[in-house]
This record gives sequence, structure tokens and C-alpha cells, in this order.
Amino acid sequence: MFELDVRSRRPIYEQLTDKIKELILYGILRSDEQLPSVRTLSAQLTVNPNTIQKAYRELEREGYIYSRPGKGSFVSPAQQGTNAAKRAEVRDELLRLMAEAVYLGFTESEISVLFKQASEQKGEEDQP
Amino acid sequence: MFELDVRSRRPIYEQLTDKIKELILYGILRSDEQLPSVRTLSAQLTVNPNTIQKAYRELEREGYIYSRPGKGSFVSPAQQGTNAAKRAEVRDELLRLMAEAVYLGFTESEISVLFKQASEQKGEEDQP
DNA sequence: TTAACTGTATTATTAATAATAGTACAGTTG
DNA sequence: CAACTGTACTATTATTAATAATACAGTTAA
Repeated sequence: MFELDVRSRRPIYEQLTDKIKELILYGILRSDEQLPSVRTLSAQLTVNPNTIQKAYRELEREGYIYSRPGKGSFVSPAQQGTNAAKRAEVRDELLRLMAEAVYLGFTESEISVLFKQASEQKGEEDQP
Repeated sequence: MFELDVRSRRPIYEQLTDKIKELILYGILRSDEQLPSVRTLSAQLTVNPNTIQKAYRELEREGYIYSRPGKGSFVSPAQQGTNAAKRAEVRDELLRLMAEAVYLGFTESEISVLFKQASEQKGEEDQP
């Protein structure tokens, strides 16, 4: 379900929250869908349960999931399919990066070419 | 000369190397120009000298600067003005980010708008 | 020549924090 | 009741950036 880089500088729990957020925002995890239990995921990823719990706690704090003691953790309906947040995020990053690109003399046509490349890339691997 | 975020997760020495690399690649630091001495910069940034030294050592290892015991540390002529490396780097990042943008439904015209915004931005703050 | 700079090297210590380990408690479900 | 769930807490380990404290040698200018 996930790939983690245990020797990354990014903490494991943070890698986890980000991946799960993406799955939710992209709608891959659906509303009220149950997430793996803390202990199950811990075993799957061979990571300490406390690390998983920390990720889940953070996700709940941010409203991405809700947890019911004794039942499990589930995707929060409010967030599902909300690409808006992700879009804004990507937009900001793009703006920052393009400012640099401008500095380095990138032209608009170069940018267009890059965008086309990115489009083709997606076309190949997606949509079976 | 620099702004550091001492509470960033990015190590200080790494923030330093990156900033200096940029100054060199953008040609702001010229060939054979002398960098601040380890101790001077250490005092200016209120950072331990060893941290500065670590950054300088890394920069020398990567060929950005050369150091002469007793004299100082200087910009390596080979690297000055070499935007090629930086361009390639930014290009890669852009491609990766645009792939995500495509996923999120960004259109080419949206991208163009972003590029224009970035261009204007630069125009304002640069070139007096 | 000497004082005050330079870079370089080394060792030890501190600080911060992610991750682990272990245990406990309570709700849910079959 | 047994086996799951989430939650909470404390303690410990491991990693690593940063600091501290010296020491040595080359350069330079007064």
C-alpha cells in the first residue's frame, strides 16, 4: 500500500501522512473507507505501532480521517475528492519554481514543451 | 549575506552550501572572488565555525570553490556562470511538478498564466 | 620578525528528536 | 469470552546536527 524510505530525513510518520493525504485527495481512498488498523499497518510496514499512531493522530487532527475506538479509522467524508487544496499547493510550488526558471532564462515555449511532456507521460502509465 | 533558518529540518551546513552554490551559479559571486573566512562568517551568522567549515569542505569537494590554507577560500573559475547544471535541475523539478499538475487537471493555459505571473514578479524586484 | 590573519583537523560533548519498546485501558464485535 | 479496535503513557535507544575546545601550519602586513 505504501512505500517508505526509512533512511530519508523526512520522518516516517510524515511520509505516511502525506501519502495517505494524497490517496484521500485523489479519491483513491473513498469516504468512510476503513484504513488499515494501527497494528496491521505497523506489521505490514515493519514499523513501530506508535509511529503509525502518530501519523493517524495527525491526520485526524487535520480532519482527513476520523477514528472510533474499538472500530477503526476511516476517511473523513468532508475531505474526499477535495483536489482544491492539492491544486493550490501545486500551484504555489509551480509559481515558485517558475520564478527560478525565469531567472535562468527559460522561455514560455520551453515551459509549454515541458507541460506537453508531462501530459504524455501521464497518458502512458494511466488509464488502462 | 545569508539568511538561515536555524530551526529548519535542513541542516545549517546544507542551507549554506545551497545558497553559496546559487550565488556562484548565478554569477553573483565571481570567479576567484574570495569568500568570507570561516571565522568571519561564523561570527556573522552566529554559527559554530565547524559548521561553516563543513559547508566549505563540501563545496570544495564538489568543485565549487577552492581553498588555500593561510589565504582563504575562493570561487572556482570552472563553475562560475554555469547555469547549465541549475537549469537541468529546475527543468527536472518542473517536469515532476507538472506531471502532478496534469493529474490535477491543470491546463496548458493555466500554466502559461503562471509563467507570466512569475515573469512579472521577477521584473518588479530585479533590474533597477 | 611577529602578530593576526587564513584553512584544516581532531576529539568530545550537547541537544534535539525520530523511532522503538513495553504496557495498560477501554470500546467493539463475532 | 476472545480477538480485535483506538488511545495513552513512560522510558529507552539511535541518529545526527551542532557546538566546544584545541592544535597545527601557511600567509600577510605592520
